[in-house]
Amino acid sequence: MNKYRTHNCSELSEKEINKIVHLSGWLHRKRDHGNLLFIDLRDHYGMTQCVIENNNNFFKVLEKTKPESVIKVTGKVIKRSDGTENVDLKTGKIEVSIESLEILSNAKELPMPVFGEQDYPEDIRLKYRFLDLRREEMHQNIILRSKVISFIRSEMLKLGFLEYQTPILTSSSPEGARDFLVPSRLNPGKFYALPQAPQQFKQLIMVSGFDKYFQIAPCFRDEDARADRSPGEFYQLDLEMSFVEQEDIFNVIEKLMVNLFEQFTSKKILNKKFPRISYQEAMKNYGTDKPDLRNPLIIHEITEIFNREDVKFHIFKKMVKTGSIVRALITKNTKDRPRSFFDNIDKWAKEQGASGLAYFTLEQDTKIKGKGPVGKFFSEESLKEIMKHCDAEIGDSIFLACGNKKEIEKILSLARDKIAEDLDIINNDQFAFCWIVDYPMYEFDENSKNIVFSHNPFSMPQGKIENLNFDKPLDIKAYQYDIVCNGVELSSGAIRNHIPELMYKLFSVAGYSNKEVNKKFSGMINALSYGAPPHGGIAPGIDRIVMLLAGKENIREVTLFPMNQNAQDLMMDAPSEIDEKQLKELGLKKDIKKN
RNA sequence: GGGGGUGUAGCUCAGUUUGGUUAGAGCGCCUGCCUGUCACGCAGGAGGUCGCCGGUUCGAGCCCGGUCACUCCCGCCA
Repeated sequence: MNKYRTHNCSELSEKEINKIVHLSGWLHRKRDHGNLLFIDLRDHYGMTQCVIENNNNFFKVLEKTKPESVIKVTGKVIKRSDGTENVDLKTGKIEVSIESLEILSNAKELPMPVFGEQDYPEDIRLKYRFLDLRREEMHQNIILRSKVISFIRSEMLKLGFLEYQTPILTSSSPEGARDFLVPSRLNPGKFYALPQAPQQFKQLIMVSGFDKYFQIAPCFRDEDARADRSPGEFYQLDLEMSFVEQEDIFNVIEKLMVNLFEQFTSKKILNKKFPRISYQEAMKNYGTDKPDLRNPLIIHEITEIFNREDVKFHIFKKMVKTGSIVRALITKNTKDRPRSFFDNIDKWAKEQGASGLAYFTLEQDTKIKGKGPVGKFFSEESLKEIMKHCDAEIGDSIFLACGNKKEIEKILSLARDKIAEDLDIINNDQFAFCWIVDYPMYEFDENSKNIVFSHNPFSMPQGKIENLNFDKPLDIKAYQYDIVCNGVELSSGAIRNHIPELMYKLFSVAGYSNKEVNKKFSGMINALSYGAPPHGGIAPGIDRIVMLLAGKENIREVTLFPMNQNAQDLMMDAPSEIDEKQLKELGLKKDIKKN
């Protein structure tokens, strides 16, 4: 028999009454009546109430034992008398009458309590992560994560995929995020990079003839954190398939996501066949390529209105004349909202760095008019035109933004979220998935004034190769797609370019010579030159999926040991200094700028 | 790199608007009482460089300047 326990802390029931049992666990809570002491003993599985009276020699010991100490209890299972059962507890019909106990590990006074549901500062939670993880909610989040990963593995195997592992120490790639670098001792002055994703490797697996690959893959990117983005490392369900078209990937992912979300939540999946929205359409209607489709608000283009003689809104008219555009958001039936509702949104917009949001409400007495600060600038005819164009009715309000396309998209996409939140019109019991498709192959980079790859340089451009117009590279679309759920970008994927000549051509548009391509992507180019299957894939972010399933807004809530926003592990004290000897071995010298 | 928010007891927070005696509450901790609690109860107690540095002032938790930490966002994230 195991020396620590005969049962775990959630197993005992009326079946075991009168049995002598051993339980081990954490002292969750004490209720000391002076001559009678109740404790809740907790382990991974649950909680059991144990009771001890003052005639027992161990009474004084237990009274002195601090919460979160680990103890072993030996005693008899007894039925709780009528009226003293706890229906909220699985083991609430019984309790263990303590006969003896052993302190297995004493706890000091706690920096943060495990008991209760209070919020604690993140730095304390991270430093004492082992305490934080004992708390019910965090514990359940991590269990959920584990189950999700197991489920994904088994579903992928069922779908005919095999899991392959790829190197962690690899080479730095010029495109994409900043790399984490690892110095090579045997090759002084040279560095490995941790993979930002196993992108090239998974393609090489296809070229090696394995057909369907997946991996729960760690990815490393040295970029700044966000609530939904850990600094440093995260996990992707990385997958790749040979002899496929875009729709084949979509079918696999839709099946997987629907099964997964149905398995782990009771919330409704809005469309089991995920809507396909082109990048262009998404930017026009939502101002972003990761729209939250639970949000009914749509952005409308109304620049033309400001060329009318009977519109006197001179600030906007002037801007429109010099090339600015005007787009609008309509909120349904908001005429009775207080002035503060509108002013708050305008104020909020200014805080976001916009010049604010002009607004008015459509009203009608003898004729249609605009009510609100800028309403008077619009004639009845122009208002009718706006209503027709934006699908607006009397009682609706209109928020207007004017500026260049990029600014407008940004502020209205944020405003869309903000206004919907204020109006409380987002249904939190839904998951709204969609595909964003037809991404442009290239974009114009304002900083460098160059044409750069907008997503993945290995993507296959759309259309027949001989028809591609490389003189207008910004018009070339790629078989490149994102999957978005509730406004969270879950992943990007693409059908890959498996034709070396085309790849040289595409890279040359982005300013890479053939020589450079050969040097920087030698593995890939070489592999594609010896018979490569058409292939494609995608890589949904595991952390974000679990975050959605757990209903959390922060990725650290579903990660065992995350780093803080400064990419520090407060528990392990990483990153840390290393000694001179290690530096010397690697041929490195520190040259840190003093603050 | 930039912007916002926060920082007061071990923890959660009030006090800052309008500067003024010894900075409060709840939880936790310590002591005592308590045999049916499950957020046990009751009584008492300890615990504070008000993030840090500087300034204004007769006087600063409160006002000003700087700085640090955490966090959210922008940039960045093919």
